[in-house]
Amino acid sequence: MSELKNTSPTSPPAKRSAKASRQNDPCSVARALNDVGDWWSLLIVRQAMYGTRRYGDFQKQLGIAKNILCDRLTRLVNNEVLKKVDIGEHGQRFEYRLTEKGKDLFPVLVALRQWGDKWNREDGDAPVRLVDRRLGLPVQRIQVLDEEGQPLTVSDVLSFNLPEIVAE
Amino acid sequence: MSELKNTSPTSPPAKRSAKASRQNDPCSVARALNDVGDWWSLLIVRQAMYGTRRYGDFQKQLGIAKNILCDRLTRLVNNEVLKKVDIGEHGQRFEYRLTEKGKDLFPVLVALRQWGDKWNREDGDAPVRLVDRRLGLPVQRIQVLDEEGQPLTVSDVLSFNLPEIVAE
DNA sequence: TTGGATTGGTTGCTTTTTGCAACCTTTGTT
DNA sequence: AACAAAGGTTGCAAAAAGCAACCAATCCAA
Repeated sequence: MSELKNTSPTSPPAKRSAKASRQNDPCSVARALNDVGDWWSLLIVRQAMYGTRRYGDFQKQLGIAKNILCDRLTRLVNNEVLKKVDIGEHGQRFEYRLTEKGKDLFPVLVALRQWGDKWNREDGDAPVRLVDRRLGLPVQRIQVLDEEGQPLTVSDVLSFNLPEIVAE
Repeated sequence: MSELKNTSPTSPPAKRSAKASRQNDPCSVARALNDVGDWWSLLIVRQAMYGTRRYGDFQKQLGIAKNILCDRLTRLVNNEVLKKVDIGEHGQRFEYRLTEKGKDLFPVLVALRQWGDKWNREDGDAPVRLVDRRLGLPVQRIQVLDEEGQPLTVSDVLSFNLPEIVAE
């Protein structure tokens, strides 16, 4: 009953933009960016991880234009990062919740956050410490690990200085 | 997440471009996205990790417009993700190389790649397997770990369904 | 050493995407 | 019933992206 009735007819002329054209990019990084590769989408996901669920709250907390928010929420729902749930008592009133796919972006957000904390720290700012509930201790630094659990750098895995060994 | 409160209008009555106005965002995710939060920037970094260094190669491999490439490379250099090195013999001829800061985006790219592989796999496609050189074995799935090494989900750390319990 | 191809851009112009404000319809409240 | 709030939509102006043409320096081959 609470259908997304307005998706087709009312959405803008539905262009084939660069974003659409990457839909089938063979590289999964490109396909991931197709889902969440713009500024607002990832911030919306971040906000959803903080507990925000309502349109109006996203709008106020992010300071995003309403039409852009609409567009991004719809896109995130279409990409199954969020689901739109009708929580109305006698009609419709919506919530946008993270799906499993959306929750699974957690390591991406943590990696980005840690990178920002390390390289773009504002002078006075202490980095926000993510603390897990069970132990009450900060989470570990996120890393790429080999089979034996040793941390790996890009040079250990990719050919960033050996152009002839290209992974793709 | 202490910035829950002050993420109210993240953009004040924006006079400058959105990007400039996020420079001093208190959230490190936003600041990270300010450096690499657009489509092309992250793909350029990905390509650099594969070994690409030259303007023309980026252009051909990514199919990006030349003026946009110019702009992004300059921005990445300004943000110290890449460095521009003159490798000319009798004049100038440039290479764009990852800085330490740029190489340190490796976990972000791996997290994105694994997410894309898990959730957006094209039917026939096997995911690209990142293999470390030393062991010749695939890297582990990237995860957020607690102090004891146990994997954590977003619900273990953030308050995505308990808005009142906001992590400090 | 000359002439053509390559590299690394810049310039103008057109198309898309954003941001902003105003407006509109459906709920929820009193 | 009257009014406020939620959740959008619409129209318009400004910014960013894409595209093609052009350009100056450098390298390469004869």
